[in-house]
Amino acid sequence: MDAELTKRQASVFGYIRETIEERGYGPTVREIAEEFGMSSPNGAMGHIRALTKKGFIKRTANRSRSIELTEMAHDQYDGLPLLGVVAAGTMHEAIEQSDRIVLDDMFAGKSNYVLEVSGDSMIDAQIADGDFIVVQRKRTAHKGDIVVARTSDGEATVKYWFPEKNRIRLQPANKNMKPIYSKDARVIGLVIGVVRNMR
Amino acid sequence: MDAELTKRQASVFGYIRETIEERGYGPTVREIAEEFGMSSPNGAMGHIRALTKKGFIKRTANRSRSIELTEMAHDQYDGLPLLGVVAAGTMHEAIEQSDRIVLDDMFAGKSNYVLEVSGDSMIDAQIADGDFIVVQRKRTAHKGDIVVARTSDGEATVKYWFPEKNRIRLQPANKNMKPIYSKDARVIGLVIGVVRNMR
DNA sequence: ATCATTAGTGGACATATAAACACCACATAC
DNA sequence: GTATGTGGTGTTTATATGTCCACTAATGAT
Repeated sequence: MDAELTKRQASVFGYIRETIEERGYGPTVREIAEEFGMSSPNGAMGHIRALTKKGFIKRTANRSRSIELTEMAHDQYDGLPLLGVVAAGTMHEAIEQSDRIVLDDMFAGKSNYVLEVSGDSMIDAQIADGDFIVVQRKRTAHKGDIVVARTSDGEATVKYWFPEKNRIRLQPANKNMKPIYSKDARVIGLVIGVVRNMR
Repeated sequence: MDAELTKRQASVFGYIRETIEERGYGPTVREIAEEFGMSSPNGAMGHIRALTKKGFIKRTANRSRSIELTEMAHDQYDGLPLLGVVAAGTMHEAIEQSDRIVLDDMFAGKSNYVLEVSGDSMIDAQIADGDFIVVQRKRTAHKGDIVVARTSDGEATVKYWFPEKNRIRLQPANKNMKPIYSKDARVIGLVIGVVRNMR
């Protein structure tokens, strides 16, 4: 399956990949042939067969532009390379070329959404002003979860969720701030991720 | 441009979008017609013309399966919805349906990569153990940048970058830790993002 | 020496697919 | 009531596209 590609096959695969990415739909057999200066579509067909056999592309017979990249092929080119763990050992031993991270997949979820954080109330939980939090819609939470909650006055806020006897304690992660106590605070969602753009 | 779609047109557009996403390549005019029980391809053609005129899709004449989603259409469906700013005002006034965030685009860059952080040395910069940092390859940095650096002994680490007279000070963001001084520390890359998965 | 693999040319053929034209029913605006 | 747009049917034509056959050539392995 995981056979290596020849140089020529790798170029053809690259062209297919780029075409799909840049144009939104893949090439025809003839387009591939033309791109590589072949005078017959059968030249390209050979490569298509090889790439299919080696598991890089999938295809439906007799159907135009039906080339798809397989998951295996996708995994090798999508997202950002995960090179290793830092601050514990040398980079050299940490480097593993194989793994890749697709951030959008990481937080995939049909009804998830993103909020921009304003203020420093969760700074000790490593959530800073300007950070984006990924929220999963949910109406319940466990003690100690970081949630987006709405208090009685309609305010929405990010805090630790601590139910107490007759009230809810919304605990900031900031020594200089005091908890908010509320009788009818409600969970809007659970914070499942944090993203910070420092550029 | 931004004309509203009729219900019928919206379903057709949805079918086109799903087909491209799930199958990797788009439908033909006939496939659209068949999907909606039309007995003639021209029924679908009408919708294709309408969607094109309204700016939802692009297409190349005489070319099979050449439907692409326009950027406008993409923006409406890609990524996670950015619902607003939290902890400053009510959610209600903050909600803006329009914006969307595509995390992978946020850190797009040909040679960027990701490292997993081990340890708490940057905790006061809101970078925690287990976080992923997005790194941009770079051999220089400004004073105070957060960088991935390699010291003389080959160790790679994340720290603040402070060049001094005859040495480099690699400053942790942790009161309990002392800076590392090194004469030949080198910048490997600049930290341009942080991602935390709390699931 | 011979065989398998890779990488083609050249041509023929079938069919998948788009496009054009004519025409209809039914809304809604004005 | 007359235009305008939606949402179709049905048919025809042209071409874009996939597939297959026969044959050539170079390369490396057995």
